[in-house]
Amino acid sequence: MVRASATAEEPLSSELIRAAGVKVTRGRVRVLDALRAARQPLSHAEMEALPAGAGDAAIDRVTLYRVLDSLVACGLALKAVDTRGVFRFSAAGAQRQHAKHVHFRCTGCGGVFCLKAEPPPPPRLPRGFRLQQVEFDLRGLCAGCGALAS
Amino acid sequence: MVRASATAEEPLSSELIRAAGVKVTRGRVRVLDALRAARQPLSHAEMEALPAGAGDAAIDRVTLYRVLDSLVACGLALKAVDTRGVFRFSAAGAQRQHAKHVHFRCTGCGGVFCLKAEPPPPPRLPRGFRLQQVEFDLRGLCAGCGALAS
DNA sequence: CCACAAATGCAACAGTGTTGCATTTGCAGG
DNA sequence: CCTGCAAATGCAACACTGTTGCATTTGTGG
Repeated sequence: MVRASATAEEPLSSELIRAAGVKVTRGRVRVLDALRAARQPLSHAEMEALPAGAGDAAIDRVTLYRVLDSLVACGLALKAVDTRGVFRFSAAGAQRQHAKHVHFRCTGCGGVFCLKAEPPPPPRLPRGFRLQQVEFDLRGLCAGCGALAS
Repeated sequence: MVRASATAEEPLSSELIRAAGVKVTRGRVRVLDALRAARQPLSHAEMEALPAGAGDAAIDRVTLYRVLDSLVACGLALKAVDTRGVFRFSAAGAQRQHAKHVHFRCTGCGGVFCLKAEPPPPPRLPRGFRLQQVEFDLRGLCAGCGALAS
């Protein structure tokens, strides 16, 4: 069954795209669906490989880059760099749940743990600087890796 | 005038390299000198372009990668990823002076700016976790890139 | 001074991201 | 329902970043 619309908590990707003021295309809907379904930010390579079960052909590599750029430009997706230097994208709503706490990155296993603490308020910026994102990351060994190393 | 040795506060790069237990080569000395002289982490491309005034020929691209890897492997340099996804290297001692303040990473030009503010104290960690490093990064547009974008 | 392991230089390659251009498509307006 | 146009797509080619293999050179301990 295909719903023609959706609840306020879970709007259809196509509606989000339309509301953002850009054209609703199959590519954009598919990509935004994938980003919203993913529990972690996705790389371009990971998304290129998604057959998505839909009968559609795979998305062109360049088109995927441009779709992602457009989603970022209209605020529906976020772009970040992982530790290997590869861009990763996430749905804009997804990080809201991660914005309010601190992350601990284990240098041993590479795992990311969410801590309860809130990130502290940012300091004053020099004139002309525009803040977009605050990242408070702790690095170290998690309980498991610490036990192994000792 | 060329000093044959140096003070304890400012050891020669060649001595640091020798002390690290790896061969002292012209490439390593030049690169470590550049890293120690730089006020910001340098990208591979930036270092490749350094004529350094010395009469030496430019360093081979691959050799530069390997020199950097070796400096990182023996603890004399640090490797990080900037917001554009390119690796940046810094002398290992340099980050000690960076540990006590906050960084602003420009998502436009990839530049890193040091702010005056101190990083806030880390929150309590779960049992067994060991803290090694605290990173408080702000992301956004620097004054230059902000002016271009507007 | 010599030998050997480490480091270098060169060529070729892989992955990631971008640009130009012709064609297709979403969407608004008749 | 058509039609036009700007936006989006697909394709080819390119640029940049980083890596691997291999022959040659060089630093260093003996």
